[in-house]
Amino acid sequence: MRLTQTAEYALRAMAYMANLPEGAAIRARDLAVPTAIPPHYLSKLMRHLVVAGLIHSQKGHGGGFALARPLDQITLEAVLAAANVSLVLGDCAFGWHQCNATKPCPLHNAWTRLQTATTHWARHTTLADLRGADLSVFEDRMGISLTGEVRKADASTP
Amino acid sequence: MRLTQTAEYALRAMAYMANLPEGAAIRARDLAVPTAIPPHYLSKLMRHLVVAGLIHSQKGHGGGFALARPLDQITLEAVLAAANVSLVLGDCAFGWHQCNATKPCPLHNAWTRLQTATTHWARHTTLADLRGADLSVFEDRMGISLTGEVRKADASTP
DNA sequence: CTTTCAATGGACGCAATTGTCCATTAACAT
DNA sequence: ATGTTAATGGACAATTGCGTCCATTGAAAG
Repeated sequence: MRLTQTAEYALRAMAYMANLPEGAAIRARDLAVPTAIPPHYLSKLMRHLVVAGLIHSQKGHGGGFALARPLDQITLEAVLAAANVSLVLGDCAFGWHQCNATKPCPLHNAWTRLQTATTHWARHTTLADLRGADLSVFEDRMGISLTGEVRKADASTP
Repeated sequence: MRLTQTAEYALRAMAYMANLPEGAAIRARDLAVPTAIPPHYLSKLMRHLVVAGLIHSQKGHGGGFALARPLDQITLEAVLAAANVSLVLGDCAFGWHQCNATKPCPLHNAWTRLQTATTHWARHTTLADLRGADLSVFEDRMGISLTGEVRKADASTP
């Protein structure tokens, strides 16, 4: 189990997108600013989220990224998995091949408890749970204006 | 929050020592084998545990490491802290300066839930909870004999 | 068709973590 | 005193994670 920097970035990016208007698309660099993620690094990360099927990507003029599913159908577990982060360290903290309840390693029970808690959290928390903070909060904190840069994916651009 | 490799090593080492006979001492290299921790790396790690006051160290002939406190007075939180591992990632997953319940970042609530669960686990799990698996389990798994190498710290060597 | 825009992919540099080696120091035994 | 033992500490190498740069591809606009 390892919550890396990349994992945190992935959660930030998806949490931000969860607070965009329904079906809205956003460019990587517009997403990088309010989430304080290094732009080029974010691009790589977004690709992972795309191949995992969590978001869609659109190239060229008017392109960007948009969520591929309803908010309540994207779990944090899926997001972390897409970022190559596993909350599961392995079968056993001691690296034993067969470590079960009948013949446990010293850490088995304690490890299982933590494992259960974190897995439950990741599996039952969805992007729908990350809503509520409207984007003005971001503007307040980062000192930028986002409204002009958030565009509808299928919106007719005047 | 980051459960690193080093953190896992620290937990392994302490979990193993928790299953030694009361007050027993063990050499670093004898500890390295059954826990599958790189010997030299373990030595460094043990030093951290010493300065944190969790274990005692004895140099020279008949020396080794022994727990410095009763099992139920050594929490996993203390072990992880000694290994320079903090379960707390920061005040806010978004890196905001002021992120609280009234003006939360999108991840605030979800993040707090995970934080609470892991902290509670680390704080309320002690080495006493890691007992039960006797050392024969280690021998079975690793294919080694430990009995001859585990010695009492104050035992009179014949 | 040409231009512009934004994602994509590969290569590379940097930093932290992890892992190894060796000389030194301290304690015990003979 | 001398030798053996084991922790200590510093230096160093390897690996991994993090971050940047730039050329390419695909798509929309003119």
